[in-house]
Amino acid sequence: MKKDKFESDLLRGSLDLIVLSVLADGPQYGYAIQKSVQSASREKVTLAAGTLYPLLHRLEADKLIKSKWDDSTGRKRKWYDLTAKGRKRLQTQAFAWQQYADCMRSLVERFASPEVFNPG
Amino acid sequence: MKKDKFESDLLRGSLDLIVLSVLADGPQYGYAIQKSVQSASREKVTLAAGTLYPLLHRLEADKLIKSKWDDSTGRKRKWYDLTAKGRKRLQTQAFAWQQYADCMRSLVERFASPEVFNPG
DNA sequence: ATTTTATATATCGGACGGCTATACATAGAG
DNA sequence: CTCTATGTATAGCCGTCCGATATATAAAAT
Repeated sequence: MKKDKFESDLLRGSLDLIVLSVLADGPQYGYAIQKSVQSASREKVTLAAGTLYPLLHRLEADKLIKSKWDDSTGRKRKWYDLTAKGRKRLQTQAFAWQQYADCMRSLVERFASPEVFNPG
Repeated sequence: MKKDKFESDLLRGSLDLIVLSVLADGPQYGYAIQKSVQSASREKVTLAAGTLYPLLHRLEADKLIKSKWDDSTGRKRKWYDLTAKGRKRLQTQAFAWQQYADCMRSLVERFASPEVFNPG
């Protein structure tokens, strides 16, 4: 059984960048972030809750984002917002990612070809 | 201090693809693979020995590469070669990587800007 | 000659992040 | 009143990258 754990290892090291990027347009609470990432990636990236919340806690511990509970509405939601440090990190990490992607692309692009199914 | 090399978390999940790609041009032994990756990435990717050899063993266990010892010369070298399965994997994984990179790029490209040092 | 460096492969244990499973709680739809 | 979606959270598993360490030999430097 070929589980596609492939994806999760690719995600590693990029998820924090993704979360920072969706927060760049304004504060969001966890569950909304989950949905934003999902739709922004056209369902290609699905953040499990067990991934998202520890990730948010790490980002907050690093002071890249800050949180505030909102009990005013029916639902208790924890809103996250980028700090100045987080905004700067977003820039540098996005740039680093592009550098890395360019390097990778030059290494592997000549081998890329989609898996073609047998037309039968 | 700003590091020249890519973060290890960024590399994670891509290293097997990188190794498969440098083996696509013909058999190589471990140490040579290490140097090939280094030069092909313009020193941006440096595979530690403690990363490379377990990785090669995994790829071989998955039958993506096969190995053969060469004792004929002064140095004992273990040569690795792509299998048919490995060649196919290289194609699909390179393609998957591009898909992922395109997705990531669309998410983060508008935030990328190099870290500029204070001219003081 | 002897020491040092480069070559060459290997494994162990730590660190860390993503995932599954689990837990709890409430709003709204059927 | 039940089921689904919403909403946050943690424990434990697992895989991978890496530093440290081990071993061994060829080549270069002193």
